Amino acid sequence: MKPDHTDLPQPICTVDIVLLTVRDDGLMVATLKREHAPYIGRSALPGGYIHADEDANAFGAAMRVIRDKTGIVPPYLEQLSTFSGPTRDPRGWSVSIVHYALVPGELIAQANNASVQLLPVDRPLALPFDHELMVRTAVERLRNKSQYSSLPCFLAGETFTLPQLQRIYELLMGEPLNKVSFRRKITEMDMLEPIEGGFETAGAHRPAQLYRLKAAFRQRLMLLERGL
Amino acid sequence: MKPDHTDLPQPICTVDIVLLTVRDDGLMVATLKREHAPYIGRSALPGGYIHADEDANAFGAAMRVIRDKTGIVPPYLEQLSTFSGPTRDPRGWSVSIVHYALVPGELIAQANNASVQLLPVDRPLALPFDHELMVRTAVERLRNKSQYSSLPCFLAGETFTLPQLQRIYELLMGEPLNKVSFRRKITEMDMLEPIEGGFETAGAHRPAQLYRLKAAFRQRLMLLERGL
DNA sequence: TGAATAGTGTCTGTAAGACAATATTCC
DNA sequence: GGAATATTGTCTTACAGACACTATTCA
Repeated sequence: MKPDHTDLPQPICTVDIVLLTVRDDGLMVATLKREHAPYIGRSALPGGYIHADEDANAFGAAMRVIRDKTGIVPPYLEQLSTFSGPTRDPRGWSVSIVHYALVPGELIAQANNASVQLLPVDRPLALPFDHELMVRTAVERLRNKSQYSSLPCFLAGETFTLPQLQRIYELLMGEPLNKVSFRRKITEMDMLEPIEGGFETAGAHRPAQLYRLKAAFRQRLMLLERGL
Repeated sequence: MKPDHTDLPQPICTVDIVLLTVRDDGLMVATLKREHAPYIGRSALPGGYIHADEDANAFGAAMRVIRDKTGIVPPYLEQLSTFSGPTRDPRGWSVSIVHYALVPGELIAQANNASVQLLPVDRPLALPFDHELMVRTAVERLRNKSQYSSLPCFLAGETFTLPQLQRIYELLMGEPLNKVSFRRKITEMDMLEPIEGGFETAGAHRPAQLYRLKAAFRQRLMLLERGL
Protein backbone atom coordinates (compact mmCIF):
# COMPACT_ATOMS: atom_id res chain seq x y z
CA MET A 1 0.00 0.00 0.00
CA LYS A 2 1.35 3.32 -1.04
CA PRO A 3 1.59 5.96 1.62
CA ASP A 4 -0.86 8.80 1.51
CA HIS A 5 0.60 12.14 0.54
CA THR A 6 0.17 13.39 4.07
CA ASP A 7 2.79 10.85 5.14
CA LEU A 8 5.32 12.07 2.58
CA PRO A 9 7.45 15.13 3.21
CA GLN A 10 5.88 17.91 1.15
CA PRO A 11 8.09 20.31 -0.82
CA ILE A 12 8.62 23.84 0.44
CA CYS A 13 6.56 26.17 -1.75
CA THR A 14 7.68 29.74 -2.51
CA VAL A 15 7.42 32.49 -5.09
CA ASP A 16 10.28 34.56 -6.49
CA ILE A 17 10.11 37.59 -8.74
CA VAL A 18 12.46 38.79 -11.46
CA LEU A 19 11.72 42.50 -11.55
CA LEU A 20 13.14 44.04 -14.70
CA THR A 21 13.52 47.71 -15.55
CA VAL A 22 15.57 50.00 -17.78
CA ARG A 23 18.07 52.42 -16.29
CA ASP A 24 21.26 54.00 -17.58
CA ASP A 25 20.50 52.72 -21.05
CA GLY A 26 20.57 49.13 -19.85
CA LEU A 27 18.29 46.33 -18.65
CA MET A 28 18.46 45.89 -14.87
CA VAL A 29 17.11 43.42 -12.33
CA ALA A 30 15.98 44.38 -8.82
CA THR A 31 17.51 42.66 -5.79
CA LEU A 32 17.05 42.96 -2.03
CA LYS A 33 19.27 42.10 0.91
CA ARG A 34 17.95 38.91 2.48
CA GLU A 35 16.62 39.42 5.99
CA HIS A 36 16.40 35.75 6.94
CA ALA A 37 18.45 32.59 6.66
CA PRO A 38 19.53 31.02 4.44
CA TYR A 39 21.96 33.43 2.76
CA ILE A 40 20.98 36.19 5.21
CA GLY A 41 22.48 39.53 4.18
CA ARG A 42 23.14 38.50 0.57
CA SER A 43 21.52 40.26 -2.37
CA ALA A 44 18.83 38.08 -3.89
CA LEU A 45 15.58 38.21 -5.86
CA PRO A 46 12.53 39.25 -3.84
CA GLY A 47 10.61 36.19 -2.76
CA GLY A 48 8.58 34.60 -0.02
CA TYR A 49 6.20 31.90 1.02
CA ILE A 50 2.73 31.50 -0.39
CA HIS A 51 0.16 32.54 2.20
CA ALA A 52 -2.64 30.04 1.82
CA ASP A 53 -4.88 32.20 3.97
CA GLU A 54 -4.74 35.32 1.81
CA ASP A 55 -3.32 34.61 -1.68
CA ALA A 56 -5.79 33.93 -4.52
CA ASN A 57 -3.07 32.09 -6.46
CA ALA A 58 0.66 32.22 -7.15
CA PHE A 59 0.18 35.37 -9.22
CA GLY A 60 -1.43 37.06 -6.23
CA ALA A 61 1.35 35.87 -3.97
CA ALA A 62 3.95 37.33 -6.32
CA MET A 63 2.09 40.62 -6.48
CA ARG A 64 1.84 40.76 -2.68
CA VAL A 65 5.53 39.97 -2.19
CA ILE A 66 6.56 42.67 -4.64
CA ARG A 67 4.27 45.23 -3.10
CA ASP A 68 5.23 44.47 0.49
CA LYS A 69 8.97 44.24 -0.07
CA THR A 70 9.55 47.02 -2.59
CA GLY A 71 6.47 49.24 -2.49
CA ILE A 72 6.08 48.84 -6.24
CA VAL A 73 2.92 47.69 -8.03
CA PRO A 74 4.22 46.48 -11.39
CA PRO A 75 2.15 47.32 -14.50
CA TYR A 76 3.06 43.94 -15.96
CA LEU A 77 3.49 40.63 -14.17
CA GLU A 78 3.53 37.19 -15.76
CA GLN A 79 4.39 33.71 -14.66
CA LEU A 80 7.77 32.65 -15.99
CA SER A 81 8.45 29.09 -14.90
CA THR A 82 8.65 26.92 -11.82
CA PHE A 83 12.02 25.83 -10.48
CA SER A 84 12.23 22.77 -8.27
CA GLY A 85 14.48 20.13 -6.81
CA PRO A 86 16.19 18.89 -3.66
CA THR A 87 19.33 21.04 -3.85
CA ARG A 88 18.30 24.49 -5.08
CA ASP A 89 17.44 25.55 -1.51
CA PRO A 90 19.41 24.32 1.53
CA ARG A 91 16.14 23.94 3.44
CA GLY A 92 15.27 20.88 1.35
CA TRP A 93 13.16 19.80 -1.63
CA SER A 94 11.61 23.03 -2.79
CA VAL A 95 9.41 24.57 -5.44
CA SER A 96 9.64 28.19 -6.52
CA ILE A 97 6.98 29.60 -8.81
CA VAL A 98 8.78 32.45 -10.55
CA HIS A 99 7.11 35.47 -12.10
CA TYR A 100 8.74 38.30 -13.96
CA ALA A 101 7.66 41.91 -13.70
CA LEU A 102 8.23 44.84 -16.05
CA VAL A 103 8.46 48.25 -14.42
CA PRO A 104 9.29 51.68 -15.84
CA GLY A 105 12.33 53.29 -14.25
CA GLU A 106 10.23 56.17 -12.93
CA LEU A 107 8.10 53.81 -10.81
CA ILE A 108 11.24 52.53 -9.08
CA ALA A 109 12.31 56.07 -8.34
CA GLN A 110 8.85 56.96 -6.99
CA ALA A 111 8.84 53.99 -4.62
CA ASN A 112 12.03 55.49 -3.20
CA ASN A 113 13.02 52.27 -1.49
CA ALA A 114 16.71 52.39 -0.66
CA SER A 115 16.88 48.65 -0.08
CA VAL A 116 16.12 47.94 -3.73
CA GLN A 117 19.35 47.45 -5.63
CA LEU A 118 19.42 47.37 -9.43
CA LEU A 119 22.01 45.16 -11.15
CA PRO A 120 22.72 45.11 -14.89
CA VAL A 121 21.58 41.77 -16.27
CA ASP A 122 24.41 41.49 -18.76
CA ARG A 123 27.09 41.06 -16.12
CA PRO A 124 27.52 38.11 -13.73
CA LEU A 125 25.14 38.56 -10.81
CA ALA A 126 26.48 36.33 -8.03
CA LEU A 127 23.04 35.59 -6.62
CA PRO A 128 22.26 32.76 -4.18
CA PHE A 129 19.98 29.77 -4.85
CA ASP A 130 19.31 29.37 -8.59
CA HIS A 131 18.39 33.04 -8.89
CA GLU A 132 20.89 33.71 -11.64
CA LEU A 133 19.26 31.04 -13.78
CA MET A 134 15.89 32.64 -13.09
CA VAL A 135 17.15 36.02 -14.27
CA ARG A 136 18.66 34.55 -17.41
CA THR A 137 15.43 32.69 -18.16
CA ALA A 138 13.35 35.83 -17.64
CA VAL A 139 15.57 37.94 -19.88
CA GLU A 140 15.44 35.30 -22.58
CA ARG A 141 11.65 35.14 -22.35
CA LEU A 142 11.35 38.91 -22.49
CA ARG A 143 13.65 39.10 -25.54
CA ASN A 144 11.67 36.41 -27.32
CA LYS A 145 8.31 37.97 -26.62
CA SER A 146 9.49 41.46 -27.48
CA GLN A 147 9.96 40.47 -31.10
CA TYR A 148 6.25 40.36 -31.74
CA SER A 149 4.49 42.04 -28.83
CA SER A 150 3.88 45.24 -26.94
CA LEU A 151 5.68 44.02 -23.83
CA PRO A 152 8.54 46.55 -23.97
CA CYS A 153 6.00 49.36 -23.55
CA PHE A 154 5.68 48.36 -19.91
CA LEU A 155 9.33 49.33 -19.44
CA ALA A 156 8.67 52.76 -20.91
CA GLY A 157 6.42 54.53 -18.45
CA GLU A 158 2.99 56.06 -18.80
CA THR A 159 3.83 58.19 -21.82
CA PHE A 160 6.75 58.00 -24.22
CA THR A 161 7.91 59.02 -27.67
CA LEU A 162 8.58 56.63 -30.52
CA PRO A 163 12.35 57.25 -30.46
CA GLN A 164 12.36 56.42 -26.74
CA LEU A 165 10.38 53.25 -27.34
CA GLN A 166 12.64 52.25 -30.21
CA ARG A 167 15.66 52.62 -27.93
CA ILE A 168 14.09 50.18 -25.45
CA TYR A 169 13.36 47.67 -28.18
CA GLU A 170 16.96 48.03 -29.34
CA LEU A 171 18.27 47.40 -25.83
CA LEU A 172 16.24 44.21 -25.63
CA MET A 173 17.12 42.99 -29.10
CA GLY A 174 20.75 43.92 -28.69
CA GLU A 175 20.92 45.52 -32.12
CA PRO A 176 19.92 48.76 -33.84
CA LEU A 177 16.51 48.68 -35.53
CA ASN A 178 15.46 50.23 -38.79
CA LYS A 179 13.45 53.36 -38.05
CA VAL A 180 10.98 52.97 -40.90
CA SER A 181 10.37 49.28 -40.23
CA PHE A 182 9.99 49.91 -36.53
CA ARG A 183 7.34 52.55 -37.06
CA ARG A 184 5.53 50.44 -39.65
CA LYS A 185 5.32 47.57 -37.17
CA ILE A 186 4.14 49.76 -34.31
CA THR A 187 1.47 51.24 -36.58
CA GLU A 188 0.30 47.77 -37.69
CA MET A 189 0.04 46.55 -34.11
CA ASP A 190 -2.28 49.48 -33.48
CA MET A 191 -1.43 49.58 -29.80
CA LEU A 192 -0.53 53.25 -29.27
CA GLU A 193 -2.60 56.41 -29.22
CA PRO A 194 -1.04 59.86 -29.61
CA ILE A 195 -1.58 62.30 -26.78
CA GLU A 196 -3.28 65.40 -28.17
CA GLY A 197 -0.85 68.29 -28.05
CA GLY A 198 1.68 66.24 -26.09
CA PHE A 199 5.25 66.69 -27.17
CA GLU A 200 8.57 65.88 -25.65
CA THR A 201 11.02 68.66 -26.31
CA ALA A 202 14.54 67.85 -25.24
CA GLY A 203 16.97 70.11 -27.00
CA ALA A 204 17.46 72.16 -30.08
CA HIS A 205 15.50 69.99 -32.45
CA ARG A 206 12.02 69.02 -33.52
CA PRO A 207 9.97 67.75 -30.55
CA ALA A 208 8.56 64.24 -30.63
CA GLN A 209 4.93 63.21 -30.33
CA LEU A 210 4.01 61.57 -27.03
CA TYR A 211 2.06 58.32 -27.04
CA ARG A 212 0.48 55.99 -24.52
CA LEU A 213 -0.60 52.35 -24.67
CA LYS A 214 -4.22 51.89 -25.69
CA ALA A 215 -6.47 50.69 -22.89
CA ALA A 216 -6.96 47.27 -24.50
CA PHE A 217 -3.23 46.61 -24.22
CA ARG A 218 -2.95 47.94 -20.69
CA GLN A 219 -5.58 45.44 -19.53
CA ARG A 220 -3.66 42.51 -20.92
CA LEU A 221 -2.18 41.71 -17.53
CA MET A 222 -5.51 40.76 -16.07
CA LEU A 223 -6.65 38.83 -19.12
CA LEU A 224 -3.51 36.75 -19.09
CA GLU A 225 -4.16 35.69 -15.53
CA ARG A 226 -7.74 34.69 -16.32
CA GLY A 227 -6.60 31.99 -18.64
CA LEU A 228 -6.01 33.51 -22.04
CA MET B 1 6.46 38.56 14.89
CA LYS B 2 5.58 36.78 11.71
CA PRO B 3 4.98 33.07 11.94
CA ASP B 4 7.61 30.80 10.50
CA HIS B 5 6.56 28.96 7.36
CA THR B 6 6.37 25.73 9.30
CA ASP B 7 3.46 27.19 11.23
CA LEU B 8 1.52 28.05 8.07
CA PRO B 9 -0.49 25.48 6.17
CA GLN B 10 1.60 24.56 3.15
CA PRO B 11 -0.05 24.13 -0.26
CA ILE B 12 -0.56 20.66 -1.69
CA CYS B 13 2.01 20.17 -4.44
CA THR B 14 1.31 18.01 -7.48
CA VAL B 15 2.21 17.54 -11.14
CA ASP B 16 -0.21 17.05 -14.04
CA ILE B 17 0.57 16.18 -17.63
CA VAL B 18 -1.16 17.17 -20.85
CA LEU B 19 -0.16 14.33 -23.18
CA LEU B 20 -0.90 15.27 -26.79
CA THR B 21 -0.87 13.05 -29.83
CA VAL B 22 -2.34 12.85 -33.34
CA ARG B 23 -4.91 10.22 -34.23
CA ASP B 24 -7.72 10.05 -36.78
CA ASP B 25 -6.42 13.20 -38.40
CA GLY B 26 -6.93 15.20 -35.22
CA LEU B 27 -5.07 16.40 -32.13
CA MET B 28 -5.95 14.33 -29.06
CA VAL B 29 -5.26 14.49 -25.33
CA ALA B 30 -4.73 11.43 -23.13
CA THR B 31 -6.89 10.92 -20.03
CA LEU B 32 -7.11 8.23 -17.35
CA LYS B 33 -9.90 7.16 -15.02
CA ARG B 34 -9.11 8.49 -11.56
CA GLU B 35 -8.41 5.75 -9.02
CA HIS B 36 -8.59 7.94 -5.92
CA ALA B 37 -10.77 10.68 -4.46
CA PRO B 38 -11.53 13.38 -5.30
CA TYR B 39 -13.45 12.77 -8.55
CA ILE B 40 -12.76 9.02 -8.33
CA GLY B 41 -13.83 7.26 -11.53
CA ARG B 42 -13.86 10.41 -13.67
CA SER B 43 -11.61 10.83 -16.70
CA ALA B 44 -8.83 13.29 -15.91
CA LEU B 45 -5.28 14.22 -16.88
CA PRO B 46 -2.58 11.92 -15.50
CA GLY B 47 -1.08 13.45 -12.37
CA GLY B 48 0.30 12.75 -8.93
CA TYR B 49 2.25 14.00 -5.99
CA ILE B 50 5.88 14.97 -6.13
CA HIS B 51 8.00 12.32 -4.41
CA ALA B 52 10.64 14.30 -2.57
CA ASP B 53 12.59 11.11 -1.94
CA GLU B 54 13.05 10.14 -5.59
CA ASP B 55 12.26 13.00 -7.99
CA ALA B 56 15.14 15.18 -9.22
CA ASN B 57 12.72 18.02 -9.99
CA ALA B 58 9.20 18.60 -11.28
CA PHE B 59 10.25 17.49 -14.76
CA GLY B 60 11.41 14.16 -13.31
CA ALA B 61 8.18 13.82 -11.36
CA ALA B 62 6.15 14.39 -14.52
CA MET B 63 8.24 11.84 -16.43
CA ARG B 64 7.78 9.30 -13.63
CA VAL B 65 4.02 9.83 -13.42
CA ILE B 66 3.63 9.41 -17.18
CA ARG B 67 5.77 6.30 -17.25
CA ASP B 68 4.11 4.64 -14.26
CA LYS B 69 0.54 5.44 -15.21
CA THR B 70 0.62 4.99 -19.00
CA GLY B 71 3.76 3.00 -19.79
CA ILE B 72 4.81 5.69 -22.25
CA VAL B 73 8.16 7.50 -22.27
CA PRO B 74 7.41 10.67 -24.24
CA PRO B 75 10.06 11.87 -26.72
CA TYR B 76 9.22 15.44 -25.80
CA LEU B 77 8.26 16.87 -22.43
CA GLU B 78 8.29 20.51 -21.41
CA GLN B 79 7.02 22.54 -18.50
CA LEU B 80 3.88 24.44 -19.44
CA SER B 81 2.78 26.50 -16.46
CA THR B 82 1.86 26.19 -12.81
CA PHE B 83 -1.76 26.40 -11.72
CA SER B 84 -2.58 27.31 -8.16
CA GLY B 85 -5.24 28.54 -5.77
CA PRO B 86 -7.56 27.59 -2.94
CA THR B 87 -10.47 26.29 -5.04
CA ARG B 88 -9.01 24.38 -7.97
CA ASP B 89 -8.74 21.20 -5.85
CA PRO B 90 -11.31 20.35 -3.15
CA ARG B 91 -8.48 19.19 -0.89
CA GLY B 92 -7.45 22.80 -0.33
CA TRP B 93 -4.90 25.40 -1.47
CA SER B 94 -2.96 23.57 -4.12
CA VAL B 95 -0.20 23.94 -6.69
CA SER B 96 0.00 21.89 -9.86
CA ILE B 97 3.13 22.11 -11.98
CA VAL B 98 1.86 21.17 -15.43
CA HIS B 99 3.99 19.73 -18.23
CA TYR B 100 2.91 18.89 -21.73
CA ALA B 101 4.16 15.87 -23.66
CA LEU B 102 4.22 15.19 -27.39
CA VAL B 103 3.92 11.55 -28.41
CA PRO B 104 3.58 9.88 -31.83
CA GLY B 105 0.42 7.83 -32.22
CA GLU B 106 2.43 4.63 -32.71
CA LEU B 107 3.95 4.96 -29.22
CA ILE B 108 0.49 5.04 -27.67
CA ALA B 109 -0.46 1.93 -29.57
CA GLN B 110 2.75 0.15 -28.53
CA ALA B 111 2.13 0.91 -24.85
CA ASN B 112 -1.16 -0.95 -25.33
CA ASN B 113 -2.65 0.50 -22.18
CA ALA B 114 -6.42 0.13 -22.31
CA SER B 115 -6.93 2.63 -19.51
CA VAL B 116 -5.56 5.46 -21.64
CA GLN B 117 -8.41 7.29 -23.33
CA LEU B 118 -7.79 9.78 -26.12
CA LEU B 119 -10.15 12.74 -26.45
CA PRO B 120 -10.18 15.24 -29.33
CA VAL B 121 -9.01 18.60 -28.01
CA ASP B 122 -11.37 20.59 -30.21
CA ARG B 123 -14.51 19.44 -28.46
CA PRO B 124 -15.56 20.17 -24.84
CA LEU B 125 -13.73 17.80 -22.53
CA ALA B 126 -15.70 17.79 -19.28
CA LEU B 127 -12.63 17.23 -17.14
CA PRO B 128 -12.50 17.77 -13.36
CA PHE B 129 -10.33 20.33 -11.53
CA ASP B 130 -9.01 22.98 -13.93
CA HIS B 131 -7.82 20.31 -16.34
CA GLU B 132 -9.71 21.74 -19.28
CA LEU B 133 -7.90 25.05 -18.85
CA MET B 134 -4.62 23.13 -18.75
CA VAL B 135 -5.41 21.40 -22.03
CA ARG B 136 -6.39 24.64 -23.71
CA THR B 137 -3.23 26.32 -22.47
CA ALA B 138 -1.09 23.45 -23.73
CA VAL B 139 -2.70 23.42 -27.16
CA GLU B 140 -2.26 27.15 -27.46
CA ARG B 141 1.41 26.87 -26.48
CA LEU B 142 1.96 24.06 -28.97
CA ARG B 143 0.29 26.01 -31.77
CA ASN B 144 2.36 29.09 -31.02
CA LYS B 145 5.63 27.20 -30.89
CA SER B 146 4.86 25.17 -33.99
CA GLN B 147 4.98 28.27 -36.14
CA TYR B 148 8.74 28.51 -35.86
CA SER B 149 10.05 25.23 -34.47
CA SER B 150 10.50 21.53 -35.03
CA LEU B 151 8.08 20.59 -32.23
CA PRO B 152 5.47 18.96 -34.48
CA CYS B 153 8.05 16.35 -35.50
CA PHE B 154 7.64 14.76 -32.08
CA LEU B 155 4.05 13.98 -33.01
CA ALA B 156 5.15 12.24 -36.19
CA GLY B 157 7.00 9.13 -35.10
CA GLU B 158 10.53 7.94 -35.73
CA THR B 159 10.38 8.31 -39.51
CA PHE B 160 7.94 10.20 -41.67
CA THR B 161 7.49 11.71 -45.11
CA LEU B 162 7.22 15.40 -45.85
CA PRO B 163 3.54 15.16 -46.86
CA GLN B 164 2.81 13.42 -43.55
CA LEU B 165 4.67 16.10 -41.62
CA GLN B 166 2.94 18.85 -43.53
CA ARG B 167 -0.43 17.33 -42.60
CA ILE B 168 0.51 17.50 -38.91
CA TYR B 169 1.58 21.13 -39.21
CA GLU B 170 -1.72 21.86 -40.95
CA LEU B 171 -3.69 20.18 -38.17
CA LEU B 172 -1.92 22.34 -35.60
CA MET B 173 -2.23 25.56 -37.57
CA GLY B 174 -5.80 24.85 -38.51
CA GLU B 175 -5.25 25.85 -42.13
CA PRO B 176 -3.74 24.39 -45.31
CA LEU B 177 -0.10 25.29 -45.92
CA ASN B 178 1.63 26.11 -49.16
CA LYS B 179 3.62 23.07 -50.23
CA VAL B 180 6.56 24.96 -51.68
CA SER B 181 6.82 27.35 -48.73
CA PHE B 182 6.55 24.48 -46.29
CA ARG B 183 9.40 22.60 -47.90
CA ARG B 184 11.52 25.72 -48.14
CA LYS B 185 11.08 26.35 -44.43
CA ILE B 186 11.86 22.77 -43.48
CA THR B 187 14.98 22.88 -45.63
CA GLU B 188 16.12 26.15 -44.06
CA MET B 189 15.65 24.80 -40.54
CA ASP B 190 17.98 21.97 -41.53
CA MET B 191 16.48 19.61 -39.00
CA LEU B 192 15.73 16.53 -41.11
CA GLU B 193 17.92 13.92 -42.74
CA PRO B 194 16.67 11.65 -45.52
CA ILE B 195 16.83 7.93 -44.87
CA GLU B 196 18.94 6.31 -47.58
CA GLY B 197 16.71 4.20 -49.77
CA GLY B 198 13.77 4.71 -47.44
CA PHE B 199 10.48 5.32 -49.16
CA GLU B 200 6.88 5.22 -48.09
CA THR B 201 4.78 3.67 -50.81
CA ALA B 202 1.09 3.85 -50.10
CA GLY B 203 -0.86 3.40 -53.30
CA ALA B 204 -0.63 3.79 -57.02
CA HIS B 205 1.59 6.83 -57.05
CA ARG B 206 5.11 8.03 -56.60
CA PRO B 207 6.51 6.96 -53.19
CA ALA B 208 7.69 9.64 -50.78
CA GLN B 209 11.14 9.98 -49.26
CA LEU B 210 11.35 9.04 -45.58
CA TYR B 211 13.07 11.41 -43.15
CA ARG B 212 14.02 11.48 -39.49
CA LEU B 213 14.89 14.28 -37.09
CA LYS B 214 18.60 15.02 -36.88
CA ALA B 215 20.21 13.99 -33.63
CA ALA B 216 20.79 17.59 -32.55
CA PHE B 217 17.04 18.20 -32.59
CA ARG B 218 16.18 14.97 -30.86
CA GLN B 219 18.40 15.95 -27.91
CA ARG B 220 16.60 19.22 -27.41
CA LEU B 221 14.47 17.76 -24.63
CA MET B 222 17.43 17.30 -22.35
CA LEU B 223 18.98 20.66 -23.16
CA LEU B 224 15.75 22.45 -22.35
CA GLU B 225 15.67 20.94 -18.90
CA ARG B 226 19.28 21.91 -18.21
CA GLY B 227 18.44 25.53 -18.34
CA LEU B 228 18.55 26.65 -21.96
C1' DT C 1 20.66 80.26 -40.71
C1' DG C 2 22.69 75.97 -38.83
C1' DA C 3 22.58 71.94 -35.93
C1' DA C 4 20.03 68.34 -34.27
C1' DT C 5 16.50 65.07 -34.05
C1' DA C 6 11.51 63.77 -35.63
C1' DG C 7 8.85 61.99 -39.08
C1' DT C 8 7.72 60.43 -44.11
C1' DG C 9 8.25 58.91 -49.09
C1' DT C 10 10.37 55.88 -52.25
C1' DC C 11 13.33 52.32 -54.07
C1' DT C 12 15.18 47.75 -53.93
C1' DG C 13 16.12 43.15 -52.58
C1' DT C 14 14.38 39.14 -50.20
C1' DA C 15 11.12 35.86 -49.01
C1' DA C 16 6.42 33.82 -49.26
C1' DG C 17 2.65 32.10 -52.01
C1' DA C 18 0.47 30.74 -56.61
C1' DC C 19 0.90 28.08 -60.50
C1' DA C 20 2.54 24.70 -63.23
C1' DA C 21 5.66 21.27 -65.01
C1' DT C 22 8.06 16.98 -64.20
C1' DA C 23 8.83 12.35 -61.70
C1' DT C 24 7.53 7.86 -60.16
C1' DT C 25 4.64 4.40 -58.78
C1' DC C 26 0.68 0.82 -59.48
C1' DC C 27 -3.05 -0.73 -62.24
C1' DG D 1 -1.08 4.74 -70.99
C1' DG D 2 -3.82 6.69 -66.93
C1' DA D 3 -4.54 7.96 -62.21
C1' DA D 4 -2.57 9.54 -58.24
C1' DT D 5 0.65 11.73 -55.41
C1' DA D 6 5.73 13.44 -54.82
C1' DT D 7 8.99 16.75 -55.97
C1' DT D 8 10.94 20.74 -58.25
C1' DG D 9 11.10 25.12 -61.17
C1' DT D 10 9.42 29.68 -62.05
C1' DC D 11 6.65 33.77 -61.71
C1' DT D 12 4.36 37.23 -59.03
C1' DT D 13 3.37 39.74 -55.10
C1' DA D 14 4.04 41.46 -50.38
C1' DC D 15 7.01 42.99 -46.94
C1' DA D 16 11.44 44.53 -44.68
C1' DG D 17 15.41 47.38 -44.80
C1' DA D 18 18.26 51.22 -47.04
C1' DC D 19 18.36 55.75 -48.35
C1' DA D 20 17.08 60.16 -48.64
C1' DC D 21 14.11 63.99 -48.14
C1' DT D 22 11.12 67.14 -45.41
C1' DA D 23 9.66 69.16 -40.72
C1' DT D 24 10.36 71.58 -36.49
C1' DT D 25 12.69 73.20 -32.75
C1' DC D 26 16.49 76.12 -30.31
C1' DA D 27 20.67 78.72 -30.38
